[in-house]
Amino acid sequence: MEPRRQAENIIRSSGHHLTPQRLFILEVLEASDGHISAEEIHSRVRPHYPSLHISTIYRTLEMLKELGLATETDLGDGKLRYHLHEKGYHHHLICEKCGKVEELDEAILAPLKAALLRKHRFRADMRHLAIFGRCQGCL
Amino acid sequence: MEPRRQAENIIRSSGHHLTPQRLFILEVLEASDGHISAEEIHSRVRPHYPSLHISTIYRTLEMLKELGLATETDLGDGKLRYHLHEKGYHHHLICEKCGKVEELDEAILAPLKAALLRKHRFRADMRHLAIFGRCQGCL
DNA sequence: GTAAAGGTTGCAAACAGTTGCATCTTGGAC
DNA sequence: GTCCAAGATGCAACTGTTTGCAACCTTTAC
Repeated sequence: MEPRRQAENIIRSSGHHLTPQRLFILEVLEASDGHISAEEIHSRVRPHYPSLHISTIYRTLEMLKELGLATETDLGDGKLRYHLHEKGYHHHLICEKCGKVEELDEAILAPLKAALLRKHRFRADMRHLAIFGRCQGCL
Repeated sequence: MEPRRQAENIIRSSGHHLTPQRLFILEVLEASDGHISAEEIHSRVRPHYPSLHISTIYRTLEMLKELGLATETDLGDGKLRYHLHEKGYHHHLICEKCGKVEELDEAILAPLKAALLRKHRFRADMRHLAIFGRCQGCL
């Protein structure tokens, strides 16, 4: 089933309003393949909805984060990126030298999550982890 | 030996100038016990050096990061914190609900670092890791 | 349908942090 | 000590993001 429909239900049933602005933002998020910034969302929505303010986008993204529908990632270039995570979580390895971004499967973090829970009784919510360092070519 | 002296030598020998501004900033960083924001550094330096501009503080912190002398941490409250890390690295567990910050020893990350190097040939530089989630009381 | 309650929007202003640039300072060579 | 090149500073302008607030819209109850 369409993930946007799912998202709409979750927004409604959590007591939030389903506004046209939010529908446009969800549409852009769903249509975008990768990670998209607030400003990119804005420029894609503007043709269809010129008065939609960038602060509404930030507030919608904040709400989607809180509902567990979207993930925020800091790729280290000064702006945050967002994506709906219908397709499961993943993480990023970012090379501090050449800027290359590699995707990282969630599984590799499982032992760390388990250790944090066992030793610190802390349930880590690692949906947006960015790990900086040096890639193979820049070691 | 005093860590500030060490830092001064590293700054000099890396081709950077040792300016009074930088000495004041180092002094504040050394005197501060925990994690301090750029604005806090500014207000502590201002009495002694009113013209020292906040952008100089940001640029000094950037240099200290690059030289491996200071660490930047995002504790999730909208401003970045800094500390000299003469005392070894450590990380943070931050509760998304109550905001509690717990320190985390570096050792717990060793298996993850090893796995990243082995499977991705990526040398992770995890000096500033903040892990968000729920603490024991807020599970 | 209408009304009320509460959530949401657009706007402007604020905030943390960064950047371009002219001026000044530091460290090194002499 | 003087001179010079490279680096650093202060300032103002800018970027990305957040926030306070009045006006507005969505939802639920009737």
